[in-house]
Amino acid sequence: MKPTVHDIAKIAGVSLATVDRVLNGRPGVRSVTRGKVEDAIISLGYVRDLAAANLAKSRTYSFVFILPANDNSFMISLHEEVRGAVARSSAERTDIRIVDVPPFDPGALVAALETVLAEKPAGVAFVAIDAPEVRAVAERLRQAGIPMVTLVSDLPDSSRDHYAGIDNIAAGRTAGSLMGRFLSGPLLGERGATVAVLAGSMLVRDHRERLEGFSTVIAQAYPNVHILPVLEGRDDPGLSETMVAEALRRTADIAGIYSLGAGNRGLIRALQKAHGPRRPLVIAHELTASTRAALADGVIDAVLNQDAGHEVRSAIRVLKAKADGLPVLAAQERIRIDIFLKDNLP
Amino acid sequence: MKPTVHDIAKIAGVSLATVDRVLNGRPGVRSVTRGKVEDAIISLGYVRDLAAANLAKSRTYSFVFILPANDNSFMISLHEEVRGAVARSSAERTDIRIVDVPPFDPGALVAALETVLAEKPAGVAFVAIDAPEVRAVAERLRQAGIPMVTLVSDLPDSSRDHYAGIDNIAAGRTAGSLMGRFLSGPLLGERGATVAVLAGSMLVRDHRERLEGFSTVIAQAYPNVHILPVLEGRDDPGLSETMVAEALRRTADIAGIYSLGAGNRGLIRALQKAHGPRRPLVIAHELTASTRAALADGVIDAVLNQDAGHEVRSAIRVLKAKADGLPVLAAQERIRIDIFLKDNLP
DNA sequence: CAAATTTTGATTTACGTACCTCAGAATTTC
DNA sequence: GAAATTCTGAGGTACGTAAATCAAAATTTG
Repeated sequence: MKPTVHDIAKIAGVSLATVDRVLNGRPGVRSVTRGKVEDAIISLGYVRDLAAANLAKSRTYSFVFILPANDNSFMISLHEEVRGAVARSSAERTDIRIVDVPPFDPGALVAALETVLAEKPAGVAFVAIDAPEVRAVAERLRQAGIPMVTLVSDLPDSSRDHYAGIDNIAAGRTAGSLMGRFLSGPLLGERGATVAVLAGSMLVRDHRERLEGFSTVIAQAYPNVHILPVLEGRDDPGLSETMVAEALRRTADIAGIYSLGAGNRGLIRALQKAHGPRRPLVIAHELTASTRAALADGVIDAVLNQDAGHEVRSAIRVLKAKADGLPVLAAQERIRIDIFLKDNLP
Repeated sequence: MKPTVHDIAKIAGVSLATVDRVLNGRPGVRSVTRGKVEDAIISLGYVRDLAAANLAKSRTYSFVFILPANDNSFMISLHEEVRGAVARSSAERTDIRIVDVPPFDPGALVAALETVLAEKPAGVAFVAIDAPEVRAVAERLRQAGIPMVTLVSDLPDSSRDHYAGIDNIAAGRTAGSLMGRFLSGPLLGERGATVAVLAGSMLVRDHRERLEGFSTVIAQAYPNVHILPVLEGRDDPGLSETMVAEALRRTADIAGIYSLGAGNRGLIRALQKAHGPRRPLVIAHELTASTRAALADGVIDAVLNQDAGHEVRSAIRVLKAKADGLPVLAAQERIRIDIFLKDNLP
C-alpha cells in the first residue's frame, strides 16, 4: 500500500494538520516538529497523490498558447493540434487558451506576453521571435514564476524552461548530408554541381540556423557542390514560385534545391512547370498535403519534418510538470527531425 | 463548471443512487428512468471524472509485459524502458510486471500468456511470435476481455487491440531507397553493384518483412543492384562477424551492406578489420552504443531506428485507454521509422 | 386485493488530499 | 509569574465518484 498523509502523521507522532502544514509549506511549525515529519516522509517514501490533490483543490491548469497567425500549412497544422488539445482539455484538467498574434512582429508578441503576465496562468507556450524585448518580457515572466515553453522557434540563453522544437542546425546538416550523398554520382561530376536554397526570411532564426547547418556540411564534406545566393520567398507561395522559376531559368544546371522554409506550394508549382534537361534533386521541410503529394510523385526527393502534434503535446506535458515541480522525461520530450522518403510516408 | 453526477440527478429528477446505477450499468433501473438519466447525461454533456473515479475505486491498472530474454542491445534497452516505466508506475496508478520468456520460443510465450490469462490483469503487452498457437491464446485473452498490445513484433490479423511497433516493410523499403540513392554514382557504375544483406533469422517476421521491402524497392527502382543471398547471423555478434568477414573475402566488390537485424557489433568488427579497395556503404537497424559510434566514425552510413521508449510508453497509454474504453490518439501512437545520419544523432 | 417482487430514494462511507476553524498546549516575552 | 505569542491537535468540509445499506414506493404476480 502506498503511504498516505495519515501514515506520516502516525509515524511522526503528530496530527494530520501538522503534516499538512509541512507538506504545503504553511507556517506555524517548530523546526523540531518539521524535522520529525520530514523524516517520516522520507522513511516512508511518501509521494503525494497528485490526482487526489488536484481533486481536492479542484484545480485546472490554465495554459496560454501564443501562436503567429501565419497562413502556411505548418502553422495551420500547429493551430489545429492546439485546438485538438483544447478539445481534449477538460479530461486532462487543462484549460488552454489560444492567442493569435501577427507573424514576424516582436512588438505584438511582447504585448501578448504582457497580457499573459497579468493573467498569471499556470504556464505559457509561444513561438519565439529572437529579439531583445522578447527576452526581456520572458525574464519578467520567469520572475513571476510562470512556466514558459518555446514552441517551434526557440529563444536560446533565455529564461524559458524548455524548448519544444527541433535542432535546426542539425536539420540543416542532415539536409546537407542527404543532398551531398544523393547528388554524388550522376549529377555531381568532376566539375561539381550547383545547388539553390529557398528560404522564408533570413531574419528568422530557424531559417538562419538551417542554412548554417546546410552550408557547413556542404563546405566540409562536399566541396565541389556550389551553393547559389539564398532566395528569400517570405514563405509566400506566389513569390516563391517566381523566384524559383527565375533561378531555374537563369542557372540552367541547378542540380539540387533545398527548401528550408514554408511556402513549398510555390516551389512545387515552379518545378512542375519547369522542363530542364534534368529534374533537380529537391529536399524540403515540413510534411504537408502538398509536400506529401510531391514526394509521392517524385517531384520532391526527401522531406524533413517536425511533428506539430508531438510538439504541442510535449509542450503541455512539460508545462504541467513544471507547474507541479516535477521532472520531465527528456527522451520523451525530444522532438525528432523526421526524414521522409516516399517509402516511409505515414 | 463541469457537470457532475449531482447535476444529472437534479436534471433527471432522480436520486444519486439511480444515476450511479445507470452510469455503471448496475441492475435495478426501469428503462423509462434509465432513459431520463441518459437524456440528462447527454443534455449536460457529462463526462465522468476519471481521476475522481479511480480515486474512489482506489484503482491501479495492473499490466503485464512479456519480453524475450534476448541479449542484444535493442531488447536490453526495451527492458530498461519497461523498468523505467515500472519506476514511475506508482505516480501513474499503474502496476507493471515484467515476465521474461526465452526468445524465439512460441511454446514459452503461450505458457506465459496462459498464466496471464489466469491472473486477469488490466492489460498485456508482448513481443509477438507469429505462430498459430500464439494466435489461439490471443483469441482466448480477447474473449476474457483483457486488452492486448503487441510490442515491436506484431501478430497481424489477430485479436490484439493495437500494435506498438514500426511498419517493417516500410522500413525495408526505406533502407532500399537509401541504399539505391547512396550507391548511385561512384559505386554503381554502368556495370551495377553488389549488396549483401545480414539478418538474424528468416523465421522472424520483422526480418522477413524488412527484407521483403528492401528487395522490392531494389528490384523496382535500382535494377542494376544485385542482392547476394541473405546471411543469417542469428543476431549473434560472433557468428555475424564471421559471416560478414567471409562474405567480404569471397565477394571482393561488395558495394553495400544492409543489416536488418540485431548483432551489429559483429558486423562492425568485421568492417573495421576488413580493408578492401573501398569501404562498403552500410545501413543498419537500431541505434545502440555500437551503431552510434560506428555512425559517428563513418563505418555505418545510416541507421534506421525504432524508439523503444516511445514504444513502451505508447503501449502503456493504449492499454490504459482500452481498459477505460477510451479512444486512442492514432497520431500519438504511430511509431516512427527514425532515420539517423551522423548529422542528426540525438 | 394481498403478497411478492422490482425499482427507487435517502443516506452513508470511502478514496487521498487541501484547507479551514478553534481550542488547548507549549513556549517566549515582559 | 502573568501575559502574549507561537505551536499543535482535533475535527470538520470539500473535491467527484463508487459502492453499499435499508427503507419506501411502485409494479407485477397469484
